[in-house]
Amino acid sequence: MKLSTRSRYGLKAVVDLAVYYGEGPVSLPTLAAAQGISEGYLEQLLRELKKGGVVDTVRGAQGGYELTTDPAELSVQRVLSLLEGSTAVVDCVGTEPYGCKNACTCSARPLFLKLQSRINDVLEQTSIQDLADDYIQQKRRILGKATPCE
Amino acid sequence: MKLSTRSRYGLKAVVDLAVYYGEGPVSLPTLAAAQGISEGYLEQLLRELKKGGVVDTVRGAQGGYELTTDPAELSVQRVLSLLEGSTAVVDCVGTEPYGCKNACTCSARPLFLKLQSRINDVLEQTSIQDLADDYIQQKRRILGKATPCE
DNA sequence: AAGCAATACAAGTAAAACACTAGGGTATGA
DNA sequence: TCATACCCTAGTGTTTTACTTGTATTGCTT
Repeated sequence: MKLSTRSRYGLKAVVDLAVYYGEGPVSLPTLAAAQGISEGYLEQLLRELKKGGVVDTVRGAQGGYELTTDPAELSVQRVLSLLEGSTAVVDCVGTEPYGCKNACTCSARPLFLKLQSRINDVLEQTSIQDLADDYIQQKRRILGKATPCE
Repeated sequence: MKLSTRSRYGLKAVVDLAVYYGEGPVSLPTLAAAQGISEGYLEQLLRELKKGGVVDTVRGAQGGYELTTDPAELSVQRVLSLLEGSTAVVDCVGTEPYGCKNACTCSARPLFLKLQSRINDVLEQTSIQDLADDYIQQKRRILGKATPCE
C-alpha cells in the first residue's frame, strides 16, 4: 500500500515548481539538486508529467520546467495519477472499469469502495498550492527558531 | 499504492471465518476452495494471522481455523496490518518511528499525514463483522433476484 | 494401533515491479 | 559555436510478489 518513490519525488518537484510559478522555467539540475536525486531519474518523472499536461518545458539554455496551470487549480490527485499510473488501492475500484466478475459477491468490496472514496477526497481536495503554502510557511518558522524542528 | 493480493485473500478469509464464528473451526481446504486459491498459499497468510493473534488453530482431524475474537471487536486495520506489514502509505507516517531527517522540511508531509489519517479512520472504524453483515445481506439479495448482479 | 485429516514450517522460484543508470540526440540563448 | 538545457530509449541490479514444493507434526476416528 506504499506510495512509490516516483510519486514522492515527482510530487515534491511539482511543489518546487509551484513555488516559482510565474517566474519562468526552473531547470532540471536545480530541481534534482533540491531533492538530492539524479537528474536522469527526475527527468523521467517530469516527462511523464509533461505528457499528462501538468508541466511545460522550455528547451535550450535558460530553459527548464514550469507548471502549465495555476497551482491552486492543480490537484494532488492529478499529479499522483500520472506518476503512479492510478491511485486505486485495488483495480476493481479504479476509474477505468476492471471486469472482476466476483465484484458483486466480494466481501471486501464495500470496504475498498469506502476506502478509495476517502482517499480520493483528500487527493482531489488538496491542491499543489496548499502544499506550497505549507512549505513556505514551515520554512519561515524554521528560520525564526534556534531548533530547526519540533 | 495497491493493496497486495495477500491482503485481499487474507482479509476475505477472515470474513469467511467471521461468518462461522462460534461454530467451531473451519478447515484450510474449505477456506481455500471458497476463494479458489491454493491451500499452500492461504496457509501462509493464516499463519501470519495466527502469529498476530487474530486466528487460532485446532490441529488434527476436524480441526481448522477460527477467530480468537468476536468479529465485531476486530478491526480491518488489525488484519491488514498483519498481512501487509503496515498500512502506512509512506514510512514516515507509519506507527513505528522512521527517522526521516527531512520530515520537518518535507513539502509533501502534510498531505501524507492527512491521507494516512483518513485511511486509518476507515480501517479502524470498520470491523470484520461489518463486512460479514454486508456479505450475508448481499448473498440474500442475489438469491431473491433473477439476475445475480447489476 | 493404524490411518487419515488436518495444521506447521522451511525453502525455493519465476515473474513482475521498482529504482535507478548510461548514453546518445536535439533545441536554443549567449 | 559552444555550453546549457531538454528529449528519448535501453539496460540493469535489486527487491517484492505470488506463489509451489516438500517434509514434519498433531490428533481424531476406527
